Amino acid sequence: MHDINFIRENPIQFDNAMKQRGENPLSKKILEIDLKKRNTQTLLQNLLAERNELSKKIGEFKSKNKDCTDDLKRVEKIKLEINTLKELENLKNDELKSILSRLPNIPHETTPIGISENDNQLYREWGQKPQFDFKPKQHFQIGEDINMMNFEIAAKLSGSRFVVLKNKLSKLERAISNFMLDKHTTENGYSEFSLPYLVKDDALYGTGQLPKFSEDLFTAGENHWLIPTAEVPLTNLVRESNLNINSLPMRVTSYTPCFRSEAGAAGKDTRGMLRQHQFTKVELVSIVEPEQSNQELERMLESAESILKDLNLHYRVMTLCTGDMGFAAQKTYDIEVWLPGENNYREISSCSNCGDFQSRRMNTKYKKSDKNLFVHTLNGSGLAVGRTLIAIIENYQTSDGNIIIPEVLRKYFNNETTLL
RNA sequence: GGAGAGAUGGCUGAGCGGUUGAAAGCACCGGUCUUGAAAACCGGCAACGGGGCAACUCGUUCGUGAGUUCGAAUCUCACUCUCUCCGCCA
Repeated sequence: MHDINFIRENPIQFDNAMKQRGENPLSKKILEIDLKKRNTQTLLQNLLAERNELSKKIGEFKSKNKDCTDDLKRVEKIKLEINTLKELENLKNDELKSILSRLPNIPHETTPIGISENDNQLYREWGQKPQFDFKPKQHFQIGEDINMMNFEIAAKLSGSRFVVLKNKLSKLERAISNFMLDKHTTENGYSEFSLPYLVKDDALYGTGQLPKFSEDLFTAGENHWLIPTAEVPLTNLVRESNLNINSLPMRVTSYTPCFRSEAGAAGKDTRGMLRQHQFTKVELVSIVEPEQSNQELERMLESAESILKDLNLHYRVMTLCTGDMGFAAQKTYDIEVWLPGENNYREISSCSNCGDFQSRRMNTKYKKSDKNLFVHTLNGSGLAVGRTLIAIIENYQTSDGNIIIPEVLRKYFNNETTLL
């Protein structure tokens, strides 16, 4: 949610920011509604003040048995006006909120300006593409060859974009998530949470998925939605609260399934388990003071990268451009892992600084030198487990159709070195 | 699923139609005392919004939303959540 004061004071800057994100300039319209709202409010409040005064007077008079029919008549008339103005004020409030809640965050000054993913910038790379003396296969070929990855059965159960894993591959997925959680909780300073996978509208509004992106979500019953990412319950842990400054920075993590309708992705990545309706992910969330959020984003990125480094998977980090960033973000780094079977880099993590965009929606503040200020929130994948599984399968495949178990995962496999 | 109780400031908790934005305690901040600290004592301490250069002033807020009333934390209705007991159950 945007700060209306910022728009009042910097309408041109605001419009430029929205333009960079592919939105129309709306500051003029917003400020018009805002002005109407405030004028209405002033009139309304004057009447309320008068009513309060008269009521007090009437109370006194009645207790003394004095006549006050004139005041009663006046107050009755005021009440009608109050009702009219209240309705108008509510209307303007709703209009304003409806516009503001659907506009994306203002990009950070270091976010490159651009239209599509083609304008994203390389931030850094790590490692090297592995060399194969055979043609590396794609993950689903390998998974199906070893009979541990089954899309047909999944389709019978649930339709397209689902997968069934079994035996060692299923165990590998579990090992990956354990490894990530262990690393983040012991070395990277995050506290682990077990969370609800069903949430209410309010939580999704808080992180920005609602009201604009309901098509991307699955519903569950009348009042619940399936979480599209643990960012939602993790970040909303601090909703509607006034945090003690001593509890900041707050770093939390959780391993959860994620559910996405992939409404806009029809026909995209249909083969394999790259883009599923359901996948698991270890999420990182930080709640910090505003001055710290930029460096916290770097720290979060490094936490995510540390997993890939330990797994010895080659990757590159991209700084997303204004046109490619998510709704709530002011700056985002994507980590793209190298997939030799696909001969391509693929997003495996996305780390974003949301500034105070989400904390305004959630009403999360902290007190600093007697002032209540909005916190900054950050979230990042650390990492997407399904895609990490894909990366391991493709990068660690052998010519005879086996998969080498990455060293850091062997402790979860009784020190075995290969999957088969 | 059945029966009952409740939701008040950062926390505990009083108030149940008219200076109650709300007693008291805790926490917190400032002061006195002390070599320093603690204790004790004194003082301060809600949020959000409108108007104003400002001092300041006005409004809203006692789970949420409607209603009754000149006036609602207090009365009515609906909803949400929490707790206790019974039943069922991983």
